[in-house]
Amino acid sequence: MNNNQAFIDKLRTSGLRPTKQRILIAKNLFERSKTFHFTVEKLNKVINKKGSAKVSLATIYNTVEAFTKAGYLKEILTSKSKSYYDTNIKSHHHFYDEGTKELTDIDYNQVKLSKVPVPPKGKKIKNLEVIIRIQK
Amino acid sequence: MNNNQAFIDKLRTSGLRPTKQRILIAKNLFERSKTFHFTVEKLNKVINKKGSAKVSLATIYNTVEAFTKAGYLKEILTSKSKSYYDTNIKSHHHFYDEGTKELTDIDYNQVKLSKVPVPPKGKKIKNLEVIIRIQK
DNA sequence: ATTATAGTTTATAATAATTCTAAACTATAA
DNA sequence: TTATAGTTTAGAATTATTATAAACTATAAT
Ligand SMILES: [Mn+2]
Ligand SMILES: [Mn+2]
Ligand SMILES: [Zn+2]
Ligand SMILES: [Zn+2]
Repeated sequence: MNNNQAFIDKLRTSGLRPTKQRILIAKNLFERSKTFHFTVEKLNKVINKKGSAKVSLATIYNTVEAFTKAGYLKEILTSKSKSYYDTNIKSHHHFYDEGTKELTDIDYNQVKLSKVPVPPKGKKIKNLEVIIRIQK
Repeated sequence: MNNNQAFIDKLRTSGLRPTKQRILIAKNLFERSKTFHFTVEKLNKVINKKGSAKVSLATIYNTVEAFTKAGYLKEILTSKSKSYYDTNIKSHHHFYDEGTKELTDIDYNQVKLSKVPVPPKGKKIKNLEVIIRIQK
């Protein structure tokens, strides 16, 4: 039952030693069948639920940040007050539901940009992902 | 030199009485030749600079919020830590420079979306504006 | 014009997400 | 096995924003 090597590898390549806490965080993030869109608050609740091992909020923040820097998570800027993260690191778009505050993936080729402006001189496009705000 | 009626009207239709402080805020926002992209911190600096009349930060926050609700300002979600606002209330797109943290307008017809996904059942698209992140 | 009242301004406190700190612990290399 | 560099954690600090409440003011009624 110790199939943690993938998580350990992600931690190592993120510059982190594989500790019990970090492996648990990695499991909660990456051992999923579907994309996980989350805030740190939500991840903290998932990890520190009833009876489970406890991981401090500081460690969750630090590990999420390291995974983001290493490219294993993507940050989605959606909300004024909270950071959202995404386990889907491919370039893709999102619906953001203003009512439920939930993100949903839109496949990259579901959006076609037939005209894109040229960036100002000396600047390069780093990222072009569309967030479509929806509501009832 | 008292051509403040436009500001007074904006305040009134935002549900605010035209006070000295609010008129000064409105002047700083709307008496401009070009679009103004700003954070509350920046607006506060502009208004409360050397020797000028003082307006409290709370009043600036409240007035910006009222103008936003009334549709005279638009909020741009760009940054994790600070809210950005825009005096250009037409539907349009932006470059966001990750280095300087400045927004630049992109005219609406400089971006062509030839394919847009259908929103989930029961949901409507509220907004589709593109933010293109740029850097050196 | 005077006054009563509802609305406003302001300093300051509270809140909430995030980051920092430093002491107790632990993975790992020697 | 041990030394050391790295880690975890509770709690403190930070920072943008929002709330509070007392002193002020625009406005409508007299
Ligand atoms: Mn905030
Ligand atoms: Mn923050
Ligand atoms: Zn996604
Ligand atoms: Zn703009």
